[in-house]
Amino acid sequence: MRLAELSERSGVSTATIKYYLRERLLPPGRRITATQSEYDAEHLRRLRLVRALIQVGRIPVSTAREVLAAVEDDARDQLSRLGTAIEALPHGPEPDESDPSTAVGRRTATELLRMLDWRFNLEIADGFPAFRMLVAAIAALHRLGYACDTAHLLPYAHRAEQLAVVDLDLVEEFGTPAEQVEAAVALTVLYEPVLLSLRRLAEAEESNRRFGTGR
Amino acid sequence: MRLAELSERSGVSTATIKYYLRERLLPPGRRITATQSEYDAEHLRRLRLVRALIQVGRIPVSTAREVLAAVEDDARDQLSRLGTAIEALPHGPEPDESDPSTAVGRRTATELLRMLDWRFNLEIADGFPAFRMLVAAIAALHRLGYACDTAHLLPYAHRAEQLAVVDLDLVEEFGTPAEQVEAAVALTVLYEPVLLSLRRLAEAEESNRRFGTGR
DNA sequence: TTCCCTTGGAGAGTGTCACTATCTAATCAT
DNA sequence: ATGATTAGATAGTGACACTCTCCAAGGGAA
Repeated sequence: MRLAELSERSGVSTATIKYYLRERLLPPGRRITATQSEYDAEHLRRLRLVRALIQVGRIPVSTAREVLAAVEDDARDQLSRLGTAIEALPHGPEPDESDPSTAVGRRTATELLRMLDWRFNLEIADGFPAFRMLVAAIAALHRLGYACDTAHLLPYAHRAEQLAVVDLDLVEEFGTPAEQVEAAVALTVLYEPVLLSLRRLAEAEESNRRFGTGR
Repeated sequence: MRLAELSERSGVSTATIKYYLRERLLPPGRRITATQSEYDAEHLRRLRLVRALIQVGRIPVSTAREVLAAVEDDARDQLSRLGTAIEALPHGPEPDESDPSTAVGRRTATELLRMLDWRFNLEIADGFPAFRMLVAAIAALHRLGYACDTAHLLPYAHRAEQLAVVDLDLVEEFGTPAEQVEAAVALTVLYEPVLLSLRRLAEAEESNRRFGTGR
């Protein structure tokens, strides 16, 4: 399959495919002549993954490159590759350390992890982008005067725990470690919009139940 | 309080505050003279809300304006204002109707809503941005070959339902309808990063439990 | 009163991002 | 032979969220 067909089958313009090749989101095709390359089903698959991560998962191009590089880093084990890939995911602005609310956020987040009995080394939890994202979000809520302590967070954390079990069960259905790592990344990223949209729909439903006029 | 103090207390540069004033994210101050205005605690509060929505909630400036306008539209009732505000939230790319996976996504999403017995008029569910976001996400998973049917989605939907109950309980603690609407929007947006970060941390924890080497 | 600082307001400029367009020379399909 | 296609490189585009510069008017201290 050549460029035009890859474009045809993926629904991505040739200009964009060339851009992804330049950005090393797609490996180059197999060179046939000085001016043509052959692409295979694996390229098509990869292209669809890249598109899904960027368009549905809203991951920046440069981040997608890092994530995919981590997934394919054969020099490391499954857990390390997955960890690096997830840590490369976007996680919003860093907490503003000059703001006292950030200290509150960090204290609350740390306390939450302790209550959940998660194994993170609490001294190095700050090394996890997802942890800093949590700290920044709690800090923002605190700054606005919305109570956001462990009592409010625990229901969220418990649901997150349950979903993680479901997700990992799904991942384990894949045969090879390579497939498992890719599936874990894809499912982590692509279920995020699923989760957010379901929460918004559920809130609409629940609002309607409580405040609606029956229609 | 004048511009410099508002900037000082919020940690937002005067240039950016002026930009928000131009973009009507902040109401103008009370005019003192031809060249000076007075800002009050309500401006500070609003500025912090705007910052949180934009920086933590990752909402575009133009969207934040729409959301806040809807929240403050006194001509309409609570449910309608909240609905309009939530519908204005960013929801990713529209589903690609030329792709057969989108039809699968729409069918799956519709079936899911039916199973959950949510009250959405199924003919007009497509009018909800959150529904189209769900359709696009399921379609992307389907295109990549990841099974994503109602059996996989139900655990997510049930957790979303439970979280919506928690969220609405929190909202109902606020006294006035105006406060309730603002709280509902703020909590909807600002708990999204909380939920996503907790899910990623829970996945890291669960991965470590299953695949970790003990450390 | 003089001098400098701040302000509101408006417009232009900046840096990032994800493409998108243009161009060239080589090569392929007919 | 000739028109289309390709790899590769460079430049351009439009959206976005600021950020800078300028101006005239006003205020505060010496």
